[in-house]
Amino acid sequence: MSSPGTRGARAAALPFDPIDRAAQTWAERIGDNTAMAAVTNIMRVQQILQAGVDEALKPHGLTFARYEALVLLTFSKQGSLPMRLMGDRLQLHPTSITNIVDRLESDGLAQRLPHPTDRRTTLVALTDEGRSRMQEATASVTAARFAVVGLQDDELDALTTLLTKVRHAAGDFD
Amino acid sequence: MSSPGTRGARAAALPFDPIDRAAQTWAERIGDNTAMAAVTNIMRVQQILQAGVDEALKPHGLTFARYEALVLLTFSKQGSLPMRLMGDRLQLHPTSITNIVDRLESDGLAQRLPHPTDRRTTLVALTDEGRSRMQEATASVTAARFAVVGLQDDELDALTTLLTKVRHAAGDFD
DNA sequence: CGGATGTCAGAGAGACTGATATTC
DNA sequence: CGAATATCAGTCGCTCTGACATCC
Repeated sequence: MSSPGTRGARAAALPFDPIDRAAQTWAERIGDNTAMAAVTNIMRVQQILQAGVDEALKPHGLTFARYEALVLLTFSKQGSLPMRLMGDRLQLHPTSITNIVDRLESDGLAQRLPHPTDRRTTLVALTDEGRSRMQEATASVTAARFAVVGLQDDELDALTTLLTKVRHAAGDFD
Repeated sequence: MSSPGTRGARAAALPFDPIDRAAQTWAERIGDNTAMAAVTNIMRVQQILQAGVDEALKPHGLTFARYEALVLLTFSKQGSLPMRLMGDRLQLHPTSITNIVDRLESDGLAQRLPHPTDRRTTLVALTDEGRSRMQEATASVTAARFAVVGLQDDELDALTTLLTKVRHAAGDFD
């Protein structure tokens, strides 16, 4: 893959909707633009949300990838998770998990533990500081990311339904 | 900002929806999960789409950022655009535009031209090869990205409407 | 042995900050 | 002079591939 950092998403607002304009040009020159407009909107909205989340996370010394890992660990039943499983859930390459856990560990937010029966696998558990850091960060993130959404509850539900349908069609889950 | 490469988005499908499960846990421990579920869905769907687009673009020797720049130039009236304006439209940092145009130029897809009246600004124009490369790439991208969406036209329209509302609320345009 | 797990080394694309030359 | 435009240098966080040691 490629695609790296989060786009700025903070340039001055344009006096028109560039996506809508592109969709019109697309329809004139290429053809059907219904799917193109939806896709472009998803990409752009994700940029906006990510920029907001990144900014909310920065004061807590976390990146989005590490925050996702903290949330995942918080949600685990036993309080710890094999690294391999973390990679599955977060859709990350094993080496990326190693990298993320390295940083969480050196920041004192998580620690590696040996698996009791399978010596190949390494368990990752939150420390007390990791747990509280996650809670503080979540407070900031919810305030920032949710304020930006601008939809009513029923609209949010509709959005979730449509996007879940997309993911299911894409084979994201069974 | 942070957030780097495109997530894999190609691990094996899970037998359940991890986002839905996280939303349930979130509701139990933190509170309202309506916005959280929508936001997480957007993030994940964007990952899936980006992975598909990246893969479709790879045979054409393009990254998503460079492809976006090609499309933008194709859509410009005069066939050329000041670099600054490209940065505004693509929501990219000036140095990122310099970087992208560098690569497009060294690949023979675009060229820098002096602005006729303002010698501070540099215009970027597509070459013939840039134009044809963009068309070839677009054929691959539309086939890949749109196939994945899995929604009917009216659902796509509904999705676009909701996401446009989000962007407008976020001040993305006036 | 074959498969799974995690790690290391190296490379890559992209975005940021800060400083700078040029031009309006 | 102050503002705008583009560039350069350096840094950063993240991901990937390939190779590897260990263990089931």
